[in-house]
Order: sequence, then C-alpha cells, then structure tokens
Amino acid sequence: MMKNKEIQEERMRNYFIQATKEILKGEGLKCVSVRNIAERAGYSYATLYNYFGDSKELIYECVKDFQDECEESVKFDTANISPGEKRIKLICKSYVKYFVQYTGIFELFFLEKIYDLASKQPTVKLIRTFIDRLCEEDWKYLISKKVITKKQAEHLKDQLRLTITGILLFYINQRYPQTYDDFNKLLDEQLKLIFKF
Amino acid sequence: MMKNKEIQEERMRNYFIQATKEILKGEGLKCVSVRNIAERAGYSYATLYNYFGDSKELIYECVKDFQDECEESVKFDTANISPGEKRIKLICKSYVKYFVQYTGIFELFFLEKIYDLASKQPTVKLIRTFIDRLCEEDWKYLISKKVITKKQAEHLKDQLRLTITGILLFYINQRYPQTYDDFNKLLDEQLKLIFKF
DNA sequence: TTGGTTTTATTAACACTGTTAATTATATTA
DNA sequence: TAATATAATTAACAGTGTTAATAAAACCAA
Repeated sequence: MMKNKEIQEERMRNYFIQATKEILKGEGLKCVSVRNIAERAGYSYATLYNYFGDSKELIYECVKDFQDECEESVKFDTANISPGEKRIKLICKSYVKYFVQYTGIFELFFLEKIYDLASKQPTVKLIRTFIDRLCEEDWKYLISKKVITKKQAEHLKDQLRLTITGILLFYINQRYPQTYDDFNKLLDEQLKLIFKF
Repeated sequence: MMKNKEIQEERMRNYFIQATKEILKGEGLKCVSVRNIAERAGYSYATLYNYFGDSKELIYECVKDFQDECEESVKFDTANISPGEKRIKLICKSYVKYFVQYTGIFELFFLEKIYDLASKQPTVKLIRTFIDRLCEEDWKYLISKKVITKKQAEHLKDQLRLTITGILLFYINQRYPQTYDDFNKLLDEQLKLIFKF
C-alpha cells in the first residue's frame, strides 16, 4: 500500500511538529533546537532531516496550528459581540493577549530571520494577513454600512497591523511599557487614535 | 601614570567597537561573532573579554555611534526645512531610509533579544526615544503654535514610533511591500493617516 | 522461514557559536 | 637585571545546524 507510507510519514512529521510546539510554548524560541526537538519527539536529531529539509522548515510548520489556536482564543473572547469598530478593538486586544502569553510564538511569527524567503512566502503571507482575517467580517460590515470606504479600510488594516506589531515588539523585546497595565493603556490609546478617521 | 592605562584601555575597546561596526554595516548582524570581530580588530577572540563583559555588551556599545551617524544623515536630508508637520514626515522618511540601507543596524536596535534587560535599560531607552529626539524641535513647535496639545503630542509620538518600527519590521524581515517603491507609498500613506488628528 | 534488498534511524564528524581556564608573552617595577 | 604584575593567546567546554557513514529495521521474493 502506498497510502500507509504516507500516513506513517505524516505521523512522524507530526511527532516533530508537536515537540517543537511544546518547546516553543514552554521554554521559548531560544530553546528550540534540532537536538531538543528530536529528544522530546523520541528520535535522534538526524532523523529529523528525513522529514524536514532543515530546522526552519519544521519550525514554520507550526505557524498554522498556532494561528488556529489564537483564532479560537479570540473567538472565545469576542463571542456574542456584533461586528463593528468595537469588536475590532476587542479582537486586537485578544490577539495581543495571546502573543503576550506566548512570546515565543510572537518571535517565531515576526522576529525570525528568514533566509530563503521565496520558499516561505506563503507562510509569511499567512502571518501578515492574520489580523486582517480575524477582523474580516467587521471590515466588511463597516464597508457595507458605508462607515468607511474600501480604500479607507485597506489603510486602516495596514495601520492596525503595523501599530499592533510595533506595540508587541516594544513590549516583548524591550519591556516597554514596563507594566502590563501601562501596556494595555497604550494599546487602548492607540486603538482609539486609529479609529479617529 | 594612571591616565595612560585608561587611554590605552579605551583605545583597545575602540578597536573592537570599530570592527563590530564595520561587520554590522557590511555583512550584517548574523556575521557579527566574537571571533570575527577579534580577527578584524587584530586580536584573539579571548582578548575581547578583557575589555567587555560579554559579546552583547560590546555590540550595544555601537548604538550611540550609529545614532549619531543616522542623526547626521537625517539633518543632511532635512536641512533648511522649517519645523512642523512637514519636517516630521521628512525626518521619518530619512530615518527609515537609514535603516533600510543598514538593515543590520535595525536588527541590532529593535530585533536583538536582550537577556539582562536591566543593565541595558539605558541603551534600550536611547533606542526607543531616538525618533522622538530627532523630531523634538518640531513637536515643541507644534505645541507652542497650539496646533496640538502636549498630551496629543505624546500620543502622536507613540503612534509614529510604533508605526515606523512596524513598517521597517515588515519590510526588512518579511520583504513586504515587495518593492522599495511600494514600501515608500505605504510609508507616505501611514504618515498622512497619523497627521489626520 | 530464510536471505537479500531497500528503507529508516543512529552515531560520528565538521564547522560554527559564546565563554572560561590555563598558559604564554609582554610590561612594569623594585 | 630579576621578580612581579598585566595582558594576549591557546585549549577546552558546551552548545548550534547539518551531512556522510554506519547500524538497525522493514519489506519482499524464493
């Protein structure tokens, strides 16, 4: 059977992916090494190379799973809220909360230096457009209600993405603001500014 | 003489700092290693540890110099322009241009993972407030002319810093937008949005 | 079931990284 | 000049990713 081989191969890949996810969420990106992953997966480090071209390829395989988890978390935090400006703000807060909880995932998404960008372009796009997808319904709603134009929406999406990534970057990488409370205040203030169109 | 020793020690430190700066501007942050720095400085890698506690300490010594260089570049690009909104935008464009030219310096400033943040806090603050200092005169001008309030200025400074860092992050780390032209368009658009207060 | 072939997993090795201890070379001073 | 203090070097350790050679397992025909 040709199918069996594929199933087994996929299973093996998943062992490594699972191990990587665990380390990333627990110890953080700095502890994600080929040897650590393999040890946790219960295999030798060289075995990993039978299923992944290199370590980066493996690490980027986790992106989709983390996005799904983050989306679920956001959906939980914004349940029963009707689409619109208010919900966009709540989605952003929940999105930010997720990455503050798992700073290793933020590092993977936005801080990892990508060497052959060409092959990772799909993943990179997935990352960049993630926040847009989370707010998709809301942008559509605001456009349909003629609160903003399509063009305006595009600019606002950019602004939201840049600001939120920036805010996370400074908080996670430079611990600014120094307290989580002040961090949230800054986030609130900036969200307010963005929607003063 | 106690002075001689200090002079010599400072000279030695400078050899290593100079070497680090050259590698950072040339080959980039990924090529900055203790052994590479020492080789270029003309010393053994262990000698470096007689003048710097660790490699990070050495690398962060370059921040001030790069800021001075960037400031000079910005001053050159914005000479003969009177303070105000227009000049802030020009300063930002020049600032961004510098980091696009030397992406390794951007990585050092904003992407480097800092382990003992406590000891590097002064440098971190220097980095974070850099763009504010570049526009200091302009913010003062706008406040004095009652175009904006002090509080508004603080919020705008935050917005500017977050947006610009974000825009650089996506362009340098994820090559988005794909062309330098589109990148500049995005920057223009975002600067326009920020000053729609 | 046995024997040979193919596939998969492991160890060994290479070229790096930062960092420290022991050693050698250079200055300084009595 | 000889003893001491200082500075620079090499050797070593514990990591990193990656590849080639080897060992183990699985498969399949006789």
